[in-house]
Amino acid sequence: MGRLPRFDRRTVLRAGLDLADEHGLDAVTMQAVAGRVGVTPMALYRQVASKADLLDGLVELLLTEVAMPAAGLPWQDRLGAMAAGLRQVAHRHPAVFPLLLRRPATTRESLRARAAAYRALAQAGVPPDRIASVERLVSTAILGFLVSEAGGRLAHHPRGVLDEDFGRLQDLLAGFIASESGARPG
Amino acid sequence: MGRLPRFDRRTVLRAGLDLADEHGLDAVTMQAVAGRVGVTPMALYRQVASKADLLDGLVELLLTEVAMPAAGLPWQDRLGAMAAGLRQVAHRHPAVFPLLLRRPATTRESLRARAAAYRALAQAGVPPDRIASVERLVSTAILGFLVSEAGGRLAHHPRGVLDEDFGRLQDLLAGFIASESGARPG
DNA sequence: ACCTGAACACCGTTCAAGT
DNA sequence: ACCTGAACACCGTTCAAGT
Repeated sequence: MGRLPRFDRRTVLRAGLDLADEHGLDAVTMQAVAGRVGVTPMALYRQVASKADLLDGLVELLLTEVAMPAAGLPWQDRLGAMAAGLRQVAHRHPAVFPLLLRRPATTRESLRARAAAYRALAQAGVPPDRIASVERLVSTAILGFLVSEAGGRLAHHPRGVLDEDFGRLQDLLAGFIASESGARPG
Repeated sequence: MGRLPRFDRRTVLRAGLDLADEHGLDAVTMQAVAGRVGVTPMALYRQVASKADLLDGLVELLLTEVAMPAAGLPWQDRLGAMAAGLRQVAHRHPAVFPLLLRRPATTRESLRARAAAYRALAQAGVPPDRIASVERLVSTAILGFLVSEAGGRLAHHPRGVLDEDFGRLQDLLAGFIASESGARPG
């Protein structure tokens, strides 16, 4: 007869994310995650296909935490809110955040975030055939900064300096988006 | 009596880099590196303090490969050459390149590259008290793009698309540097 | 001084067995 | 159907021993 499972995939991912937050990515082992869940390591394989699948799941979990901006706001505020939300997630989960750069941006949650960015860029007046390129450049620059900050490359700088840097980066990108909007050569 | 060592740190790092290039970062194990060098794993510990030290050494090795631009060139060409050189290294060593974002930019080779960027920015007319901030923003955006490209987030796009994106990013950053040069508010 | 052999405490993953 | 126990082939690292 079928028994009810005692835990689901979400429970496994939450346990892994908690471990990463508290003790770093190296602490996310199948044995340690299983210990948190309260089962043997082998039981995890019913919920995750492999360790790599578990790590992919952590990235998805991070993306679900990025707050989506209210639909009625002007596009500047929407993009600003997404950037701020992404930065909060980076600060909350610095060990896992760098993995965002290592996975193709084609997962469910990636697509959701990207679709929201596309809508904001369209509203900003970026021509349809330029939206994808502009989004790649903007998201790449933002992620590059946040991963540098979370991953340690900029960790020796005081917080105020990083706040100001991030503000300047956002200003630069806002100017770029404006320059891609409206009339263009050709 | 003292014997002559049969291999040095550089030999260990080269073996590790070759393994990473051919089979990915996960293939860089102490046993595999030792196998390439032709010794037992334990012999490596005379040249590297730990596995983490070995990985740090790989990052340093990558940075030594970045071609330094000729000193006489205009600043635009110098920064362009550094960006192109960095991208070539990223293409040659995609498995190791993402580690660049995870180490504080304070190692010997990091400082050498940064000093060259500082000189170019000074020549561009960026005020001394703005040079460090401008360099952080520019290097962060470039590294973010290159790690995305090397690490797989953008790997599903054709090469031509990525070439064009990279060109646009460079143009944007050149404009940013120009805007930070010469007269500024205050 | 330099390298090895044996060993330790892990790690991800499999498979057959239990309920 | 779901979980466990035992096992396998690894992994980084130590320590004492060999030359």
